Amino acid sequence: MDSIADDAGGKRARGLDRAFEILDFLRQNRRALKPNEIAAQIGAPRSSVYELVNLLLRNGILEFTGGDGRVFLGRKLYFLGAAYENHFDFTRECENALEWLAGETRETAQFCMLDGNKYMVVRVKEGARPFRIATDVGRLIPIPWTASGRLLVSHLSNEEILAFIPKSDFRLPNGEWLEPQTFLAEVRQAEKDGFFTFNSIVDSFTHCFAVPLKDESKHPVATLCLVTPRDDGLANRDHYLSCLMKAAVSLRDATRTQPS
Amino acid sequence: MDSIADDAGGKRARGLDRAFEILDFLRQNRRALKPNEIAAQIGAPRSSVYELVNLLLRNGILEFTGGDGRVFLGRKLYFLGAAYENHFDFTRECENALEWLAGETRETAQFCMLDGNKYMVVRVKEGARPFRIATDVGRLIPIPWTASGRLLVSHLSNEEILAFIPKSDFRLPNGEWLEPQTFLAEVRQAEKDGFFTFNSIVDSFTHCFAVPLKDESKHPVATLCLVTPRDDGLANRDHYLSCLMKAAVSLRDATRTQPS
DNA sequence: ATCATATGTACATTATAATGGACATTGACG
DNA sequence: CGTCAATGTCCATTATAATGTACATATGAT
Repeated sequence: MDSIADDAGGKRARGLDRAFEILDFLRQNRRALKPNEIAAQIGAPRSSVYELVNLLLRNGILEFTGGDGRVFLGRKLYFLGAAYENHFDFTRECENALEWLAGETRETAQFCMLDGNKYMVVRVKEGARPFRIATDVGRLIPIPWTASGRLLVSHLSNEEILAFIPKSDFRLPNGEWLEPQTFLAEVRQAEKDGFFTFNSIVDSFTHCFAVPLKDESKHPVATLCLVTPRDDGLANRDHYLSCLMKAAVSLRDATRTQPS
Repeated sequence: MDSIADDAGGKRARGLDRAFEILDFLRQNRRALKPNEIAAQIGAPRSSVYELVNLLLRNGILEFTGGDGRVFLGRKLYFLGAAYENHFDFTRECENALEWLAGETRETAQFCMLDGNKYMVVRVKEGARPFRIATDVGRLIPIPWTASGRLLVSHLSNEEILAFIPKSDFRLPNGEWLEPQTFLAEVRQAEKDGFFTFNSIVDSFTHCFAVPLKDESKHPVATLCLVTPRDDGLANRDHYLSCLMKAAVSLRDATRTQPS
């Protein structure tokens, strides 16, 4: 009942929450929208959305773009994001690690994190294969659908995990139901191993590898992954895993917060 | 009386404005701060700041970091900024242009924009000189202090410019007073020429070159600049200018919004 | 010990922000 | 033409958010 937003029943929503709901909605749609569309799709009062959008426009958080009064995320957000990136300076090292991984394995390498209670690919370096496996940076995916998901919640207790992940996210895209207990067992195993690999459950031809990146308090904050064709993944399993481990170690220091 | 925030007299500030004031303040300080410090330094009621900070923490807009209850910009902002960057996909091209400029001239090349009513270096590529001229990415500088400043306000009328730029920004760092009329004349000349160059008025040893990048409605949205030692700048003036022009043309398409 | 300062929490008050309409405009479509 | 849906603006109402204040605790100086 926290993280994103809770559209409970009859209470008024707070402006700030609504505002960030709007921003997140635009991010996920990845295109400019009219205030009216936004209001309709997030189920908020039109008058409220218009008011907030105007407020955000005045602050440069949103910008008119695409014509017809459509708005999208604004320059100010880019500046703020850049400041974050600059402070927690993992980007350069991360890019290097992905580069090295993709070069070493010729597979698609990814840097992934949680966004709220969803999994998200933050950065990707495509492999050098003729048929590359594409992934969408920034798209939100249910945690149980991914190998990384097993690692990214491993600091939570079983109860916390079940409370954290929406029940419906255990329904796989093919309609099958992933038993939460199965998922929890895999989380615990992954936590013990320090990695997780499996034949992807969202398609029939990929194998996924993931290793965690932990912060100073040993909480997983991100993962490095490889997405490979199944046969390659199985054939090179040991090599790929050791590559991931090596990359993770090289990133360990970079992901840390530098105090003061 | 818009853009950033107006700490007028006795009215209550709006939460959203206050919130983004906090975010901007953190960005400019470039380090984690305690809510108490923030409140003191931006002149806001402590109780309000605590409330907002907690709200922002819950949304991932702010994060605890640095210990002692200090907070800094959060991961969510990075995601939002990345979405902006991805949508207005100028970054890759921009990086290329700066790379090329720095290589061609061996001088420091910059990509600059306005942030509210201040000038800001967004990206920089240091030149290959033994003594490089350093600049701070993200620091806010009064518009009249910079060559780019002449270009970035050129779409405004004289009256609008004077209303837009705080009076105190015409006071140069050495204490001298830059006559606004002089500045306006330079703006109009720069607009006509399509570039602006001068011996920097913030130090005694650099020469600056700037050319505008315009959007589809011919408004300048950014500049490309070179910062050079004075003698080099004067000696290579024509070459440097033509490089900048060339780079600007190559970026022209990339900075445009791609509709739908 | 005594005082001052920095820091976080709790709560009542009241200015106001979020909301639900009403209203106006436009364009598509029969 | 009339009708409907989409879009934007305006405004009164009331739930609540922003604030001031008091309180609690640590820390350090005197």
